[in-house]
Amino acid sequence: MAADPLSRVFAALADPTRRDMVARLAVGDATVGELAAPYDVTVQAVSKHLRVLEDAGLVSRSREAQRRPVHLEAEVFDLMTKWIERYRRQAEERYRRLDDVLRSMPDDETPPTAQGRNPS
Amino acid sequence: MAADPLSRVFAALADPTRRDMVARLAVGDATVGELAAPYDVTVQAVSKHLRVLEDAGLVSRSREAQRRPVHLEAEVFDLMTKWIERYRRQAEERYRRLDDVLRSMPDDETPPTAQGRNPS
DNA sequence: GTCTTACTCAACCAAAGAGTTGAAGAAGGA
DNA sequence: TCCTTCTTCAACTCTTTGGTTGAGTAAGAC
Repeated sequence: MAADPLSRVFAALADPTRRDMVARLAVGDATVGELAAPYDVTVQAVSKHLRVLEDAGLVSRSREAQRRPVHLEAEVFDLMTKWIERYRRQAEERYRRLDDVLRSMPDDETPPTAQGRNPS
Repeated sequence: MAADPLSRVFAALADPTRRDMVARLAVGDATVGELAAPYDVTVQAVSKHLRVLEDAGLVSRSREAQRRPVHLEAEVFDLMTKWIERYRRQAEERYRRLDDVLRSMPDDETPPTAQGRNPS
């Protein structure tokens, strides 16, 4: 997978088990064992999922005796939200402008499609 | 990968090339060839990327002579935004409550961590 | 009709993901 | 000390993904 932070966050949340873990961590911190309990996979698999979430910056882990409590870091959500909102807004803006154009030329054929680049 | 819609959308956007395509489509519709131009991969690879985006409901394709103009369907973003906002808000709510607790017992040790389940 | 353009399908390959089992590390309890 | 608990590491398997090349389809253009 790609190394950039945004790709990591999206990829981390593309798995339903990991999304479920995030949902549960939004309620409160939990240990690896507690997190693993509801799923019918090994605790090692859950540990791997947590590493993916941690690499994405979505969770952090402290130490408390043998336990490693997992904590949700909700700020990373902002990264995604900003990306999504940017292009959603842009697309909506475009529809709005298209409506204006259509309103201004009520009995003509549609104009050629707009063009442009805007990476990342 | 998992079959549920949310997983498909997150997975589709976990690839930087696909995110770039979405960004460009927010500006305006484009054909497969136009979309492929800036990248140093084959047009077939771009066609595959588009299929992933289409399966996720992020784009749609019409027909116009030999061309297949690609159109961004921004509404699917809402699916993600709702999921993200739900748990972000929940996590923030939790911090707020924790602050209240800490304020109400200024010189005690911290209470045991809260617990609970809340899937999907 | 044939030719050219725009795109997709099929088969293949290498790398990454998600799971497994088994062993090892880390820290408290006996 | 040894024992138990909680967690991770290592090695392996299987599937998916992102890319390739080569052939095939669809629809104007000549």
